[in-house]
Amino acid sequence: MARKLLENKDSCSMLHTINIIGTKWKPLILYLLANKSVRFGKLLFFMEGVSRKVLTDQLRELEEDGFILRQKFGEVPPRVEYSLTDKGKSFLPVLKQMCDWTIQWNPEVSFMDCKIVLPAED
Amino acid sequence: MARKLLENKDSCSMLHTINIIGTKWKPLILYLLANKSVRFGKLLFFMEGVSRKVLTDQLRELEEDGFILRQKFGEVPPRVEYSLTDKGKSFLPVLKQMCDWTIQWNPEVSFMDCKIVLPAED
DNA sequence: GCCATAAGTTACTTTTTAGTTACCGCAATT
DNA sequence: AATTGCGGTAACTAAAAAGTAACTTATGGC
Repeated sequence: MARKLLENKDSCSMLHTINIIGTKWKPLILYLLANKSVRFGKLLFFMEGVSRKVLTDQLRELEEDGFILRQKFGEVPPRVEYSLTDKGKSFLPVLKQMCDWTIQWNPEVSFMDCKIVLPAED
Repeated sequence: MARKLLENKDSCSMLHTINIIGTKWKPLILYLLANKSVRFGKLLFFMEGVSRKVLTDQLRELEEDGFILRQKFGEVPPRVEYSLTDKGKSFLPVLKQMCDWTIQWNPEVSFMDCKIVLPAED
């Protein structure tokens, strides 16, 4: 349950970033939530290969770190929707740049556009 | 030895990025190589907590993926220097943006500047 | 002849991460 | 009255990642 993080006594920004987002599933979760809120079951469906336990754990940590919002509706059967907070949204340009970079360097993924559409600035 | 990657039959750019760079140590290695070539022993020293075995594995994979160059000098005792390829260098702006984001959102790391200095464009 | 040195490799053990199965709550449907 | 659906949780097991300790290689210095 307790996360094991890299030592970071000098508060290195790179290490901090890795500790907070550098996992297998977290970037993908933020990516899937980029444009809309999504239900738990949908995330489970989209993220082929993840177990509900691991998904739950990752969502809890993202919530704890202020990236996502968990909204529970008082219905039966239960409905829970996850969405990005402002902090979560502010991370999207980073993910976008990562995807852009990947498309540039990997012809085999170039046909697929990055799903992240950044909201227009004002 | 064989890496275990996420399924990605639709060639999703996000998944691809995670598969190629989304690990504990790889971003940090690229970060440490940002401005100069570095010897194996130095990397081991800088990366507190990593074992030589894991460092070797990560370096091999980064080399395999074209991010870094391994230069072996014919000396005894041996000297091996690692440096970024063009592909590796092209990933630096992504890491830079990650660090910038982290500094923005985490006051406790704000005093420390990101070590990555991007080469001037022409 | 023996030791030190740098960058590994190998075989083995430990730790960490992830998956599995069973179960819960509760209203609506059958 | 039993069943379905969703979003979990708990206890347990399996798999993956990482750590450890010993060994290697070849030369120069003592």
